[in-house]
Amino acid sequence: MRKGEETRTRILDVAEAAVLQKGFGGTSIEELIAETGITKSGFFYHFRDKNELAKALLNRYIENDERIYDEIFSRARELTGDPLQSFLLGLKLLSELLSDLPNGHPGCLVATVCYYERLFDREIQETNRNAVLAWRRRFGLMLREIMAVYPPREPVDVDQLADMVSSVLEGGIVLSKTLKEPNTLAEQVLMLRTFVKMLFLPVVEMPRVSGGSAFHGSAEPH
Amino acid sequence: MRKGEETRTRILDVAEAAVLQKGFGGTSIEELIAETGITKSGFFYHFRDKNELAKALLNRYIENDERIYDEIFSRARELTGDPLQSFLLGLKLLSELLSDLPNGHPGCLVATVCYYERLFDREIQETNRNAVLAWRRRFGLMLREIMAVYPPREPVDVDQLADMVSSVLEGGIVLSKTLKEPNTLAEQVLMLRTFVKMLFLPVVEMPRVSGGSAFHGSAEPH
DNA sequence: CCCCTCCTGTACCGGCGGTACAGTTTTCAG
DNA sequence: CTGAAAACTGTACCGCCGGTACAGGAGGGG
Repeated sequence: MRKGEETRTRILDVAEAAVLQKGFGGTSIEELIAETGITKSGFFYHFRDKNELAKALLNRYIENDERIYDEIFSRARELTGDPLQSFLLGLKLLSELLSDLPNGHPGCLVATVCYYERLFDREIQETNRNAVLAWRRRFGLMLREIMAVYPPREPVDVDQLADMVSSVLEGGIVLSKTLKEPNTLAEQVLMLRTFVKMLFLPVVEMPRVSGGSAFHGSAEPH
Repeated sequence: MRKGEETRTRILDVAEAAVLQKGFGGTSIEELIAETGITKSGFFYHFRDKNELAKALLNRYIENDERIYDEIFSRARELTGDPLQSFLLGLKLLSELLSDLPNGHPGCLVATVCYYERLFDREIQETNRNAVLAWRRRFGLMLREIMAVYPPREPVDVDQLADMVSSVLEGGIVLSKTLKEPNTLAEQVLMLRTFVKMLFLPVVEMPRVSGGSAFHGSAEPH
């Protein structure tokens, strides 16, 4: 039946917004059913308990998150064949997407769950862990492609560099939310972009005669 | 009286550990008094309500946090006069301190409060905001000193770069906790160190004849 | 000795998560 | 159109928790 799915989605929508603002412990089921316009029995028809709500919420969030990254980086990939340029472009697109959010980033459920670990069962913690590992794999894959072509200026561990992307995003969200400066997150992503650019793009020798900024679309493979 | 302060501190200790594991909403006063060995009345003698507990908790956490950064970076400052080298050394010391934590970083209360905004009054949100701004000021000050001597290889905004330190720390904590990899946080700090090093340290021309890694303790002032 | 700090004990309130279960409406397949 | 399953509503109840109120007690310092 489709009506059920629709109600379920509405509950999840309301719950997600509430949880990102007040945490799981701060979000009451009563308030969710009030805003959704459903009864308590109706709520428990869809979710056995709060833990199952959290599970559904987190899974949906992660899926959506993955979808967004897929879109952004595949779009970037279409625009340029070079792995470094497409990664840099992806970060640019990501920062634009983030700065286009009208009220800033609402918060990351992965971080919320992280700061709530003891309230949930192992399954949900494992889901969360896998989400972060998926980020590591995703960015790690792209970075390995880059490193196959561009030797990094400094020796770096690929996984650690991949984690840096996640770190800056998660940290940027915290900063942005706390400071109430929606743009901080986007700026942090661009700062990360500068880092990646500096790490892989060969040193541009100051041109002696001809001006203009040299744009290296390709460089010597190693 | 000193006995009162002692009990208060004990409550705060227990509360801090609990809040970092379960969030504010997930931490019950009853569990705090059980673990502290105090009665409910005793608890409410020290704190009017949960909000005031949160306020005391956050203030104490921030003070301690500031103290740690003061120590680390003043120690680094004593060891070298160069602003860049002392900053890089500070990050090194910080990463060592973080990797020495036996069970990994327990979590940042600033982030916890950030993901709980709506549950607290404006005062506590303002306190949180100011804590992040203090970080920005602290790291910004050091970075400005660096930039007065070392021209950055890429144009960067000082405040954004200062925020990068906070971002990586906050994000690293989330990753470390979620992955249950205590060392990830320390690695992220070192990765940030690489970024700063690369940004400010002049390009090392590959030595044609003599080997060994050239370590630039000083460079030309701009 | 008294007062102030630092609690304990008891009783109570309302909100919330959760359970149980009976009954009703909606939806869709046959 | 029908019937059964899906998608709810309504009601009653439990125990935990945050919070309030207030009386009283131990213990130390002036």
